Amino acid sequence: MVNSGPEITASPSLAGISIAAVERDTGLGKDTLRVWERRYGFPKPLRDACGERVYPAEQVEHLRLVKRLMDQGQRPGTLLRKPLAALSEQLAGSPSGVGADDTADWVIPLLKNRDVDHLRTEFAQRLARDGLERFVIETVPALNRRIGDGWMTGEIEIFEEHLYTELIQNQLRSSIYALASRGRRPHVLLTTVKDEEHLLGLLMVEALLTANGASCLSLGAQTPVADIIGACRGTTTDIVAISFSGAYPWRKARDTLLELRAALPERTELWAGGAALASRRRMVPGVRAIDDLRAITPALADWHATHTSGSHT
Amino acid sequence: MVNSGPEITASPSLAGISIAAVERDTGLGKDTLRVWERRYGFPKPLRDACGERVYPAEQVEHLRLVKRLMDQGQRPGTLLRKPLAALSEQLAGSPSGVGADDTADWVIPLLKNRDVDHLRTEFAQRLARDGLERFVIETVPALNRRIGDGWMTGEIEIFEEHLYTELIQNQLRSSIYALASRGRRPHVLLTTVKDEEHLLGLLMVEALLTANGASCLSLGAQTPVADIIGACRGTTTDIVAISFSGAYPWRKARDTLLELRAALPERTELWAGGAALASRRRMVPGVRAIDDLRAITPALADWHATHTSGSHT
DNA sequence: TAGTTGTTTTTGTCTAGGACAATATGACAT
DNA sequence: ATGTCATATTGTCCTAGACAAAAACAACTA
Repeated sequence: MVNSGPEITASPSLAGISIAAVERDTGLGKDTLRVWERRYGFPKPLRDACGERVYPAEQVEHLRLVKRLMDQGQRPGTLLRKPLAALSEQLAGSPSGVGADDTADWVIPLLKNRDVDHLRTEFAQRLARDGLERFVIETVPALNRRIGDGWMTGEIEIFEEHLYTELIQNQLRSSIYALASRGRRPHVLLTTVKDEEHLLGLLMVEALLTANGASCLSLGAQTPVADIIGACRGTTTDIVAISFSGAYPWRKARDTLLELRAALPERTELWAGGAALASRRRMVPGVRAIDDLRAITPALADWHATHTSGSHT
Repeated sequence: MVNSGPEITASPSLAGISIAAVERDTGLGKDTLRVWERRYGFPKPLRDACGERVYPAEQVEHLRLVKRLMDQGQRPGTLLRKPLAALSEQLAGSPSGVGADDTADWVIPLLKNRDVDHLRTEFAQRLARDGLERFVIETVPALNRRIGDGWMTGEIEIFEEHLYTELIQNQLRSSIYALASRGRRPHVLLTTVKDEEHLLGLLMVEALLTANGASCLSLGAQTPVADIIGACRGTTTDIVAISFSGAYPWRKARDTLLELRAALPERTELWAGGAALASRRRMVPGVRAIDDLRAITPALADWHATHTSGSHT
């Protein structure tokens, strides 16, 4: 058991943190961490008196960098054999890093100062000025990128990222609630297959849909296919929208979509979005690909066009 | 690897599910499941062609029951040696089961029918009728109990519980947002140390506080102590409120509180709540125990009393 | 050229039993 | 009633081997 949260106790944190804490902080599984050590020689944690791994902060940082590059599609075997310096360079030249996206820089000092009230005001004002649609499509993604980069470079701490997520989610939720028009069509069921960190993305989609007059039900993340089908049965769901994270294997995504398409009634549309599908040229028949937030509004317009004439004739 | 999500694919789910899926569904760690099998002979999963564990649905149900009773303070060693029938009896006689709490029965059929609109309306109406305070203190806990029991007995599915949580959280969030009065004192920082499933509880507390004129900042779950301290530095936080889940060891909770008390400025109050502290007779000096939702309003009143006179003299 | 299929390499997760520290329990002293 | 100690329970960590799923690459169609 050792110490399920060494960051709780003050003293041992100087030396390093336990494998469980690394799992929580980096998102890399315990088994994975051990097998990397065996295969690639990194990470190479110290050991405490009882032989248990103790990861110095430096290695945890390195792991974070690796994770970040893996999320961009790089492979562990390649990354773990390179020295730290080479990795930092790679990140600098990476798609997320290129944008001279100074537009979102203002958020950093506010976060560092824990200026919650100011942040809330700033979000609300920008939303009011630009409108929900532009806010979701431009501002929020820019902020997300800026925060992600800041976290990587150590500019901001994990906690500050949490704080940002919390505040921006609240802003979106309240906007959605204010706009929600119960009962209006289409009824959209929103969900994700792969877990975590995409809740914000889902919320962004929900905001766009709601702003365009749809009424949404978000099931959150991790909904099994059987439950999605179950949720539609006996209800008037018009569209099922699923988001696949970038890391989600294409083949599985395709199978999931095929299964869903077969199980859902024909009149229920199926929309698929997320990074996993962005590069795909051909989509599963009967499924609409939403490869960009901008694609949502036209897709909804199409639905309306089809269904106002369709239900009339 | 077998099948990281056997519930996704249709066919193999007939036989059973993988250890990873059981971990996700029951919350019991993989290591724990294996060591129980070794020590107590239960669970005793089948094996697939490659020797990997395959848990039949029946055993997963049994495990859920065990988990439920453990959450009530029972010990694994005792529970795992008893037959299934004995466990079901125990649950029937347990505190959660006793209440002839028919008041919340209405929620079940609505959930079974996926009658989302009706559920939303019902929540909103009851909230308007009883007021936020009574809604949070009476209605929501009754609903939670009813849902928990329904889940245990198989009356409702996991997905329906998710749906309930989603809807009730949305209701609370929008109420909080409507009431939020930025800048009013006291400023309360809300968080949890142990993860998941207590977000709803935290939201309930936030609702009560906001209803009584406090302005809250919820950091969500899993905030490390260092971050809590960091979050207070440089801000005008008047109260830090932490919730400890029932399973959280008392000793650790005490240490955490001691550490926080020492690190926070004296003028910042420290409130601790949650099942882990409910039975404790003595609290850490300088920490206020909130052992019931009802205790929140008087505690806030006390703060106001202290601080209006205190800041004057 | 674009898409499907088959082959090889990479990679994450599983398995086994042993170990041990953190917790709960119960007896005792204050 | 509350604190301290011994004892029992229990979750997590350890090692090292194995193998299926996924990615990358190659070959084959339309």
